[in-house]
Amino acid sequence: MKEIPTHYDQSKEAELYQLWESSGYFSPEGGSASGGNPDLRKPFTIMMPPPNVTGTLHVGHALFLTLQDILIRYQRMLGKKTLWLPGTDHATIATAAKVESILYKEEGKTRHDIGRMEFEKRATKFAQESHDTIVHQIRQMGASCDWSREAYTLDEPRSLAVRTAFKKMYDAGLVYRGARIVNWDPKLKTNVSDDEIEWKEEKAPFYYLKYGPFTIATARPETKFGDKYVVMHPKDARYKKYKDGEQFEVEWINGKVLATVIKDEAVDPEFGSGVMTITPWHDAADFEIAQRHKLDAEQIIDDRGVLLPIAGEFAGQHIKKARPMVVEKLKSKSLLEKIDENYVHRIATNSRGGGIIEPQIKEQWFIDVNKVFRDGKSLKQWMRDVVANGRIQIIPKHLEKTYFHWIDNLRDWCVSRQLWFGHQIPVWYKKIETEKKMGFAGDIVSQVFNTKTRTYRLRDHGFSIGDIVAFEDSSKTNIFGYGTITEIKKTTVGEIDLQDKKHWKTYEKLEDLIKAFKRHHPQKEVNQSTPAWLYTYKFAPAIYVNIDPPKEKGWTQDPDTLDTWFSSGLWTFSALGWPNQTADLKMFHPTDILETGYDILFFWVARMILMTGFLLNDIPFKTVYLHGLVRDKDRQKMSKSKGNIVDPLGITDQYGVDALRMALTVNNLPGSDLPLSEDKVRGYRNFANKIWNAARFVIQNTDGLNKDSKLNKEDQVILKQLDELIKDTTKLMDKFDFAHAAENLYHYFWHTFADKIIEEAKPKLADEKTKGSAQFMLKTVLETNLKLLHPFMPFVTETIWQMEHKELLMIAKWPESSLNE
RNA sequence: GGACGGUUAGCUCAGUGGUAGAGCAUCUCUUUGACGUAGAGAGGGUCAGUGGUUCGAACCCACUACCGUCCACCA
Repeated sequence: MKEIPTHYDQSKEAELYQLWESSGYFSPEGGSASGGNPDLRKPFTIMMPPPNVTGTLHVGHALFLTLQDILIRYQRMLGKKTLWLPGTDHATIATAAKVESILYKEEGKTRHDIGRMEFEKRATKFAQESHDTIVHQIRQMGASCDWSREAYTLDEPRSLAVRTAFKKMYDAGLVYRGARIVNWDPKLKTNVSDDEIEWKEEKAPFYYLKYGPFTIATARPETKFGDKYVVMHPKDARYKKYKDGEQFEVEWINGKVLATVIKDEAVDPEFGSGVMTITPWHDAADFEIAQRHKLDAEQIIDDRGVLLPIAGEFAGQHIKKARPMVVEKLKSKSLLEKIDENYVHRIATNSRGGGIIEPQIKEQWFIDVNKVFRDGKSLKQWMRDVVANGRIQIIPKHLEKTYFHWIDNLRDWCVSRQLWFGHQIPVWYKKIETEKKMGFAGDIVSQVFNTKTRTYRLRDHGFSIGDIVAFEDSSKTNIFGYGTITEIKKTTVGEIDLQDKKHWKTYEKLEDLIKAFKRHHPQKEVNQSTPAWLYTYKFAPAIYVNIDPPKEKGWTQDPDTLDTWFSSGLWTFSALGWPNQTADLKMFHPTDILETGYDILFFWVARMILMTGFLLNDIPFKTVYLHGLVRDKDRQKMSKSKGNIVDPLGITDQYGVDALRMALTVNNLPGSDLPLSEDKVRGYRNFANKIWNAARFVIQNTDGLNKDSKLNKEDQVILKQLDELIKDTTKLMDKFDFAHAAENLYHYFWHTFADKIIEEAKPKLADEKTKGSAQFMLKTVLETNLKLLHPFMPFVTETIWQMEHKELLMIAKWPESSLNE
């Protein structure tokens, strides 16, 4: 009889992983035990959602690793050419925030103190260390992914993909630069996208202020210095006598202000007094009103949250400090009517570890989601259609509605970030001259000299400031002039005065003018016969957008980096080598299933659909399986501050990886959160041990098994039931219903196989007449169960399998039911 | 304000028309050679409420209540 310990020893798991990995079967090229040419097998692909390189693995990672490993192991056993491609994400903002916080904690410095080069160096080092930890931990979870294809969203091939994608979108007019109001985080000094905002409720004093004849209310008096528009609803009867555009003077914080009445429907007559003043530079809603009525916008707060000179005596103060002082001043000027202390409002914070958002108007890069780019469709429509028409299936189905709702409210995606870690935007700027207009000889009408300036009066050909003009004064003295227009004064119709301050030069001879002109504009062809003075030139900012930097000197790259989701949006194909048309791309794209958390449906899933739609005219995946959040046993979200983080590796050290995997699988339905308790993990540790001991019994009692034994009726019935189990399990696996598949297997193994079949087999084994049949039956049920359980609990099943087999259970053929449908 | 979920045993949740289920927890018994990380057994639920459809409803429909999540420019 074989000596087998009475308890399953999980300390050998790392060794087993080694065995699997070195077998080569993690790669699609690895072949399969069921034989045949591996290249004829159908592919099955999953892209691992790349964990952020910001530290260590948490239980949420353990969850997706488990579910995806179940999927891939199942498909591998079916004989598919499986690829599970692992990787990590540089996570622009999260990593930058982390590195900055470490820098501040350890050295009291900000990134601006050490400079961009040094910061990038440190961030890269930090990312590398995190990567190493994470990759090690992914292995510990038993993930059977193909390490030979590992990718990183910031490595060279992915960087090429990002630059290529940007260039293609730019060329298609889908990427544009514009001044818009953005969510500015003064702490990290970057803007963040709408989706990265986390709203927090805050109780704050609500101030009712006198604004001329009106009362306005605000929670932010320190932003109100420049408010010169007073807005009310056009249908509000109370303010009927005030006309749109009407102006009057009001006494305000720092003296008199000329106020203008604006009527706009955005104002809610029910709220406060039904009148408000606006601060377009620092409030998204106000910005929109200002845009509608073409109003001025003035910056009040700088990038650090400090008040600008417009704040008068408060200039230079941080807004936080300034508020009480401003309130004091308002009070002393009797402009403060009352304070509501119970006002609750929501403030925007940067969910990526930043501070309170202070909106600012900034030049940023956007992706236009409404522009038609192909087949009469916009990105928005594409994103909607591929889900609506079923090309992409979302599990659970009800999240499709959430997806549609989000798409319908989607606005242009701001993709630039003012951070120093990530993909720098592949755009270069330079001021270059462009040929602009033609003028005519003999254009000078008159010249006026005085001690400081010299004014040439020319015929107006639509000059503008910055134009370069060369001309000849052909009147009598033959003066040749050349310079940049710095000021224009309209005079009589069709004539303008060009004032010469210091940039104008005059030459006595035409040759001298040409020489000077050539020196400054070597690329222009000018000679004696060229009427040089016929041309005017203008300096214009030039933009160069391409995959690689321009070859000539003098170009400066846009300092901004791209939103991290820009690069993760390319993941399904960038990780396969795009933009190169690789064999992998052909074979494995579109991928079969994307398994990820519902919390990044918008951030990531939608962006992948967008990017793949535009760049490949295809879908990134056929199915999206969305799991929920892992919560603690009291349904609380896990967070560091609450101290309720479950460390997956601590758990697995104690109970084994298989136990944790089962605890994360059973009772875990897509789209809903999963409470995880240690009790539950312990329960499945017990199950692992149950499997171990049932196997121990079978192995110890099937010595001398005769494979040709005839099965008696009773044992045939048992194998028929087993067939039923195979059929049900396979069906559930194909529906991605792992929770029920795992639960059924658990139930069958423990309460049918162990409790009944084994118990009833004991007397049969003792009787020589039934022994052969029972042995064969027991072995069959055990081995079938090991196979069925393997995707869920790979370690214990493989360990048992290895006691009697040379081949790996990992690539054993998935059992087939002989039952007819 | 809008959208989407949920409400079933003490806890976590399955269960889409035909006599209420699982795991954990609880209680009782069992030192039997696979396993005490076990075995045998038990208790426990007017399936949120109201009304409707149906021979029949946890399940379909309407409304109500409560809980949760996401989205939204209420100063």
